Parts: sequence; structure tokens; C-alpha cells
Amino acid sequence: MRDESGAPGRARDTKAEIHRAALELFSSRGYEKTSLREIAEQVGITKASLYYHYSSKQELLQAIVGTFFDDAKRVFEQTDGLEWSPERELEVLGAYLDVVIKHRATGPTVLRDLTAVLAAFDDQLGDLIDQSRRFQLWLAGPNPTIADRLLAAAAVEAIGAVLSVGPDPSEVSDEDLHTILLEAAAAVLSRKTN
Amino acid sequence: MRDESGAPGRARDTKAEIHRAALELFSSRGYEKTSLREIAEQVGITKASLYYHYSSKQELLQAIVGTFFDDAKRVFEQTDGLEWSPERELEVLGAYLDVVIKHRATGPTVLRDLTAVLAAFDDQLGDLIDQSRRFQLWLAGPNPTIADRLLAAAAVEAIGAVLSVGPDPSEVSDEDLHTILLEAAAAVLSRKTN
DNA sequence: GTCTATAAGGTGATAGAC
DNA sequence: GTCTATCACCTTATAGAC
Repeated sequence: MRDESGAPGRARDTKAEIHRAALELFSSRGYEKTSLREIAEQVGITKASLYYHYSSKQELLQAIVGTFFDDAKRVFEQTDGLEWSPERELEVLGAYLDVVIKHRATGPTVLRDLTAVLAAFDDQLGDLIDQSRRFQLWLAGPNPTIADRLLAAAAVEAIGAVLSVGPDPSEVSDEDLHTILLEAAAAVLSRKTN
Repeated sequence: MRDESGAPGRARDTKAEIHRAALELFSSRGYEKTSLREIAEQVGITKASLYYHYSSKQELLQAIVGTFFDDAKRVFEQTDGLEWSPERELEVLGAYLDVVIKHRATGPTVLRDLTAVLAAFDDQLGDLIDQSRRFQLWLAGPNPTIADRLLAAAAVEAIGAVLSVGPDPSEVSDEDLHTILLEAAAAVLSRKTN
């Protein structure tokens, strides 16, 4: 009766280890190609035990990618009803960049098996895509041309270069990463007509 | 003895239809989640017949993505031993952009199931990654700082915004796409120290 | 919390008739 | 070129003992 859900006792270690092992395997081998047997093996338990902690493979994926989506969603929502201005544009873009930097360890999993990720978030998917679209449209500025919208998309893509450096901060610090890529994205947006 | 390999007789239609159906299904449902049964069903043949044309699922994927990789490789190789200059930088970037635009229909498949694609090109993978890295390093210019290399990566990522518009040229023409995104990528590269 | 054992079903691939 | 029939395998998931 000691460590149920709140207490950080031994019981939670297994769940955390499963999470860690899954993230690692999903990132390197991909979601579909990683079987629950492999994850269980790496942790040192059996498949059945794994099911005690996570009731499905999808739930495991949701636990891994979910926090990233939540954070991203918060940034997207931030622009709803917000009046556009050049300064706010940079602020919002910077906030999004921070989210990507923070969750860059989960980045490869999202990139490598987007299909599976999308399937796992099937119910929230409509909202997410919608908000992402509104986010990019907001970035495009007032009365955007098609070129403006394309540039907004390119700016967001440029931020994805975060993943071109490894997850450890050996080469570049998070601050440098933020500064350099925000500059890059801003340079793209500066090509807009407004 | 009429239509063997060269002649465009009826015989080749099935193979082309398989290719088309597979591209469509891979793009929408993903590679791993698309079964050969589904592809065969869509074409109106059986799985076994499919195997007459493509001897494995991987071979089908290779046929779909292969031409894109070949074209991309050619652009990458182009920079080997080529002396860097601002003008050439734009030329090379434009050539890469053209390749992405040309193959944008296969883009989603590569993006969505990168894992499977990488597995299918296991043997050529070392070369491809190596050449891609050299390509980005060349783009970074002479004596690049870490920031320069990051910007080169961001420029390449920005070009990926091609996929944010659909595969049909209804909204934007290929020429406009080229102009706008080349400008965007150039804007990113202009932040470099050289 | 973890185990063994097993269910139920789909997968890629092959053999051989037509 | 296409079919029917089948194989061997692996998967996710569950039941119930310890």
C-alpha cells in the first residue's frame, strides 16, 4: 500500500524503464518494426508484464509523443484571436522553437513513423491539424498571398533543423540553437509581402 | 513475343497500375500498414499475381522511391570537388529544389515511413547519407562554423515546404514554387558568416 | 507485478494448375 | 499472367497461476 500512483517508489521504475526503452527502440528501429517482445526483452520483463503497465502498444506511443503534442498545441492556441504584429510573430515562432528543442528526443520517432503517430492520435488529429493550419496562417500575416503562406510553411520547416543535431547538447547549446534557428526562420518570413 | 520489356503493350499496364496503387496507399496509409492484399485488391488482381511483377514488398518500395534517390544523389555528387561560390550555391540549391518538386508525389511516403525506406535502401544508405552530409557541408561554405552548418540544414529543410502544397499544380505552379522557396532558402543561407 | 501458455488473426511469400 | 491453396511465421492481446 505504499507506492501506488503518486509515490515514486520502485513500482514506477519499470514503467519509466519501459518508456525509455520504447523511445530508444522507436527512434532507432521505428515504431512498426519494434515489437513489444523486443521492448520487454530490453527491460528484462515479459510481454505480459509490459501489458500491466501499458494496456496497448498505442498507449505507449501516446505516452511518448503526447507531451510534445500538448506543448505544441498550447503554442498553436496562443495565436487564436491574437492580433498579428511583426514582434508577436517572432515571439510566437520562438515559443514554438522552444517546444521543438525541448522535445527533440522524441523528434525522430515522430518523423520516422508519422503514420503510426497519426493513427495513435486519431481522435485529436482533426483538432491538431486544424490548429497547426491556423498557426501557419497566422504566421503568414494579414491578407496573405499564396507565396506568404508557403513562406510561413518554410519557416516552420526550417525550425525542424533542430533534429539535424543530436539529442545531447555537446555540439550546440539550446540557447545557440534557439538563436540561430530563430534568425533563420525570421529571415524566411522577412521575404513576405507584408 | 510482342511486348516483353521495351514495348508498351498491355502487359506493362498491370505493373504500372500496381506502382500507382502502391504509391497512393503508401502515401495515405503508410508502408507498414499497407498490405500486399490491399494493393492487389485495389488493382483487381490477387497477391500471387502481384508477386509476378514485383518479387517482394521492398522491391515495390524501391521502385517508388528509387528514382527520387537517384536524382537527389546526382545533385549531391555534383558538389564533389566543386569549388564553392555564392552563385554556385544558388545553382546547386535550385537543382536540389527541382528534384524535390519533381518527385513531390513520393514525398509523403518517404516522410511517413522513413524507417521502411531506409531499410529498403540499406546497401546504398551509407553512400546516400555520406553524400547528403557532404552536400550540406558544401552548402555551409568554406571554413563553416557550427552555426553555418546549422543554417545549411535549415535551408534544406525549408525546401521541404514543397510538400505543404498538394501534388496537383492547382494552387501554385512549379515555377512559382521554385522561385519562392529558392528565395526562402537563400535568405536562410545569407545569415551565414561568409 | 511478473510469469507461462495460448488464442486469434494477419502477414509476406511460394507451389503448381490453368 | 493470373489464379487457388497453403505455409511458416510473427503479431497484439488475454487468462490465470504464482
